[in-house]
Amino acid sequence: MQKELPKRFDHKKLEPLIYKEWEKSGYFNPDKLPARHKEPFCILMPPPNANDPLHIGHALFVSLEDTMTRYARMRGKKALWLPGMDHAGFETQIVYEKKLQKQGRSRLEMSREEFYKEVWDYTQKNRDTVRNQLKKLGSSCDWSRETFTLDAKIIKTVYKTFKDMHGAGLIYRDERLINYCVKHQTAFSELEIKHKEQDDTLYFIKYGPVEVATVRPETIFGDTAVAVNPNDKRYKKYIGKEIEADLIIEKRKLRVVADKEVDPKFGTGALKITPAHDAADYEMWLRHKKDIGAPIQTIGKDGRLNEKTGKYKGMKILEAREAVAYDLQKRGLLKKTEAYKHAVSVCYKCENTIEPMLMKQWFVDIKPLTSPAVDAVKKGKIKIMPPSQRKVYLHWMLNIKDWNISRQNWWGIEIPAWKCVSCTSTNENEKWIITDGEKPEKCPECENTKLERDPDVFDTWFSSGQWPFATLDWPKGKDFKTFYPTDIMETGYDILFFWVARQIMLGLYKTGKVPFKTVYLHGLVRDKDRQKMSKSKGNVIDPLGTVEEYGADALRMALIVGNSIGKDPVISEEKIRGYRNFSTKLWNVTRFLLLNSKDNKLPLSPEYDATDKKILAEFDKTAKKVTDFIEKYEYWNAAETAYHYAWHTFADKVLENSKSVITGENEKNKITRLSMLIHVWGQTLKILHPFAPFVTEELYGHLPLKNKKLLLVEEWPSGNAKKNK
RNA sequence: GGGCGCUUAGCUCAGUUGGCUAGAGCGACUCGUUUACACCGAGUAGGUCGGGGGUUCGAGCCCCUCAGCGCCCACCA
Repeated sequence: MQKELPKRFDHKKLEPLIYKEWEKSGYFNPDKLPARHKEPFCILMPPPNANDPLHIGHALFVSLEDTMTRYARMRGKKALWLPGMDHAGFETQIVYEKKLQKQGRSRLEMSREEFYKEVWDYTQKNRDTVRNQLKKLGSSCDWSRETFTLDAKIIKTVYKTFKDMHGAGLIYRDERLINYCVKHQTAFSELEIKHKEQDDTLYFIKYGPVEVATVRPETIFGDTAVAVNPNDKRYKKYIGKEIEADLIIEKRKLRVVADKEVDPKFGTGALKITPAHDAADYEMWLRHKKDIGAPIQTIGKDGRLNEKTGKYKGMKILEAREAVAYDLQKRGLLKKTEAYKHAVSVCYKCENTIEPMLMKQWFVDIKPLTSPAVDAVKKGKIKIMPPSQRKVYLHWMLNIKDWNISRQNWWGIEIPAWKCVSCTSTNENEKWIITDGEKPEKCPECENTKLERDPDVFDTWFSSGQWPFATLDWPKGKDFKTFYPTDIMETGYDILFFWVARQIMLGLYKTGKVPFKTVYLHGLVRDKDRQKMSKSKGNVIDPLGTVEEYGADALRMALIVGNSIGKDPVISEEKIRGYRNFSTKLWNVTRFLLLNSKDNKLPLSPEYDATDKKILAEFDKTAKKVTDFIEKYEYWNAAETAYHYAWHTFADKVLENSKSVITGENEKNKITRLSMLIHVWGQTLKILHPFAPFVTEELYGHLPLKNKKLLLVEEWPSGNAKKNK
């Protein structure tokens, strides 16, 4: 006997109960699914950072990935959506240092161990929060497999990869000019720097017999040469000769070299070379190494001028710039200045100017990894969606640079490399011992036991790049054999290079197989005025607050419908409210059917008439359409089609037109029609379930149907749709 | 400087190999308290598909060109 439904879906009360029921069923775990679920299907959740609650972007990936997973599960797949959380190395360190600062504390007053312990506890607390939030959004992921990026098995895999790649010559240590943020005091890869237009001053300085132009007069103490264009008549006579320049603190002899990269039309056409503090100059130095002096480092990691700068020692960069310019002018060396607008590299996090710094770091020799990664995409082993991003990926791969994986942070996976103090006599002949993570007892060559661990940690993306095979227990785990390669990598296009590309390269390198077959890249969530959401603009939509007010289904529908791939999704409260109304509609349709069927014996063996058959056929057509859209990854169209059918076809037309039959005198017709309607409605709830799981599950539970299961594992009404390929 | 993309109703967007009287949601307007639902129903208005040119029997969809917008990449001091 069905109880009469209230007028509305009480999402606050019911959603948690429904989620509990799903969890109790065990079906989130592919190993516990009924026997019909055979063919494996797997999505790895992009692990949210365990340093902050979820934001709307997370809700977007949950909506998409949960939809994908639920569809696959209903379709009879052995579906695994593996959840994870990210320690998020550098990001978390910044977050936690800010917290410390608010408490009047600082990392620098703590030992590395104390700091690590505190951040560990902090991330574990956040993991609980994030896990609960993911549940509130309806995530049907297998919690028994939840993985943290610092779990022992992940670290073990990362160490092994590092050691193997080092052994294969794919990882090397070298001193190079790297991107260094003076504020965060760490190196970055190319991807963590941005370019920003900036207004600067171009200083024209008398430089012995010539004149040079620079925006950074404070670096003159590190000058080792002058470069001119080989075809520049003005300077031809100096090429190969030495000139003497007044560098304030000393007079220095500098070789003039010819390099075609020098633009004779820019500035004076003569360029001072400061290889230790300018990327272009460094490249120039590499080309003329044998002719010109070695780089002279004159700025320290603290962003202040060092002992090689005489009286300027201790000054900050900008301070020194003014002081040097002033002194140059006093000596009559500053000829003129010009306003100059150009792009400078800045830290992606704090937007401070990146200071190029000569440092020894671990690098991945990336080129050998790119050709398999390019082939996999070109040959269709990996399909990247939208197609425009495929082009971006291929283009990036062509212009890729060696990857600096060393970071001067405390929070992260420590690099398993030890330096033998006795074998290492100079900066040039460092002797490193790489292990699986354990500290080596002694140096294998000199047997000395005095070993120093590299204090650096890995770039977080080096470890997350190994996520697919690490989480699935490569090489021998059961999950690896069952679920690798995974089916879909669903994530934001903003981490195409950071994460997706690296997963492809490292996955192919380690396992010989692609880590996933399809890449689905969603956009950045915008507000209704197409603005990026940010706390300072005050236009953020808090996903959990929205779930409280309108229900998870409403939020999920709003994030999926109308948001085609390749465009930044737009969401607004009005839109969410609209889909909350949709939940109510579904609720009331069910209510109406139940009110009318409570005194009738249902279902009957159906003898459908022409009208019934037409209704059934129309549903089949809809189900087929929805299925085809999903198979083409067009979730926005699939959801809209199902939505439109439920509301504007089934409720507005089918149900309205059936009222006369239902209230009519003919008992048999009445019962036939009702059982048909209830059947079709049950099917409708099925095609809506991946998008709006909670309300559909609840309502399905109330329908008087035979052999019902949880909607979660009901069979997808495929219509005549094409089978997934 | 290089690359990618966008421009369709007031707003946000669909429109996949060229064949439609160009659609949806929200918004606007007009009616409407009928055995579910006002978080509702019935209906109406609203578009020279950014401009120009071309291919074609036929173009929102293909080609050329112009304009505007956005994103990514990038060592010219």
